[in-house]
Amino acid sequence: MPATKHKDDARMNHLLAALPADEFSRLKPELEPISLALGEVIYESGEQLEYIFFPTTAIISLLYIMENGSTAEIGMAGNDGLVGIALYMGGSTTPNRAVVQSAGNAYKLRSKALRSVFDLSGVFQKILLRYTQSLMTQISQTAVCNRLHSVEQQLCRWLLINHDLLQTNRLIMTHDLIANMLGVRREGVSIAAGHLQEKGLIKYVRGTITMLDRERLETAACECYQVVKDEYDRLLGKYISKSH
Amino acid sequence: MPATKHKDDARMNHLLAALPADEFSRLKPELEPISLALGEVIYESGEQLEYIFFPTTAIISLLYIMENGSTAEIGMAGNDGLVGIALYMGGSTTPNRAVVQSAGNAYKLRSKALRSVFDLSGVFQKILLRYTQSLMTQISQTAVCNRLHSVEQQLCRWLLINHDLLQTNRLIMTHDLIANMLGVRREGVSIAAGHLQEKGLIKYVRGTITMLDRERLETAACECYQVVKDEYDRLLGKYISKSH
DNA sequence: ATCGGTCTGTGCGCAAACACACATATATAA
DNA sequence: TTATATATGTGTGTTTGCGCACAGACCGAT
Repeated sequence: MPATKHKDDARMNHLLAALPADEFSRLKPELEPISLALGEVIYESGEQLEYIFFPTTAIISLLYIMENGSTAEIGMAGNDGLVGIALYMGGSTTPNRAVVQSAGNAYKLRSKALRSVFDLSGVFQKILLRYTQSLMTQISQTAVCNRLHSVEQQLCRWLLINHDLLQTNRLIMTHDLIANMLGVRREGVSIAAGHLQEKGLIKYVRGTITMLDRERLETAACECYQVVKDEYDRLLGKYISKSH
Repeated sequence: MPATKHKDDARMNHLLAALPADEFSRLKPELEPISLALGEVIYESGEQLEYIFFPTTAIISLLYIMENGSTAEIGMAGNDGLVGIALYMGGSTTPNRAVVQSAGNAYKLRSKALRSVFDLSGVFQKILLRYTQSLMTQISQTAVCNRLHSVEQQLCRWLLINHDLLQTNRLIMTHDLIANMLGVRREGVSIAAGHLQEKGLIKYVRGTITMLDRERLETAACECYQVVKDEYDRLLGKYISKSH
């Protein structure tokens, strides 16, 4: 995995090219050229980032890796973008792996250099950005979940999220509405809900669902639920009272 | 659709509760209580946002609506979060609908009040945030696409994205690697790729794929490709040279 | 009490994608 | 050149989810 230098123009990256001359010239001495080999891991899930990357010719893939090893791409960045959002959003890491999908070049910028530019004055801004990052995790996990998990698992996850947001076990919601949320057929929800009811995890009648056994709902759900929840706590836990 | 007032404590929203007393008291006079009815549309896809919402008891669902009318949820926000990220990320809108999934209360904050707090000094920060929003669209669309579209459609989309990022028609990539990206089986990719080759859209041999007919690839892809591309242009086009 | 609308259960056939198995073809290195 | 690893083609059987159709159950309004 050679990480050699190169001589691309940093302005081959569209985002860097968009900077006014003065901002770019301030940044330029901090930009280090780097060559990226196919398959090289830019960062690992949960790993502290040291650099943000601006590809010039390389393409980098953002992947989620399931506990069982299967993978799914949630995003891709080339010279149209950058890799390492977590550095300025405040989270420092994400639960994803970034891997070089097409060998090529990039420029990297040390986090310290970035933070001096991205100096947020108030707690409010910090929280907004951290929440945004946590929402990105939620969306990413929805993407992965849609690809790899059954309707029943997704229904469990969806019920758990609702249980977290509502104070009550009782949820006013028809199968049909849930189907619209999950992007599946109403019948599919009815069947999955029927299973969960048989097993005693929930019960429901005509537009009302009652969660009976939260613990077993969690085991019946896929890992996605917990990933999102943990990431929310990691990003915002220090700001939010311990109570939750 | 009544939008009446209420008397919830704004601090029932965890993000508002996280603010230090001085920041919160500055914000407080700007926070307007509002009651949200089930099914109420907070904002429509592409609609300019006027307010950011902090739910206290309501739950709001972020949906993508396909051209054919089918829907899929990409995220959910309750008292753990907020709705209207695009306002401070710089995009003003998103290609999603936000709809009340569980009736309840929220506080809304006018965009003007928010912008005065979220004052970014340089172009660099603006671009970083706008890019982040465009990446969110990409991830969202991946979620939707995973739910609703065939492997073949997704393969087309994936090839088109690569074609945009690479300068060339020639892509060094095995079916197996693509399968890992799309989160499907290798055989599934082989079959889809076989179809596209039969139709003359691509051709491939052992680790190299050549795109032959970009136009027809676009029609064979789902709408997701274009949605993401348009949103990128909308968010960053004004910064990036017209050339692309 | 009755009617009409809504919600849920169920059955059927079908298509997409899966898992597994194995054949064939092609590049790379010994 | 040959051996080996890798890439792709193909077959079988299974599962999941879809589309459609309709039945029964329940609710609210007249």
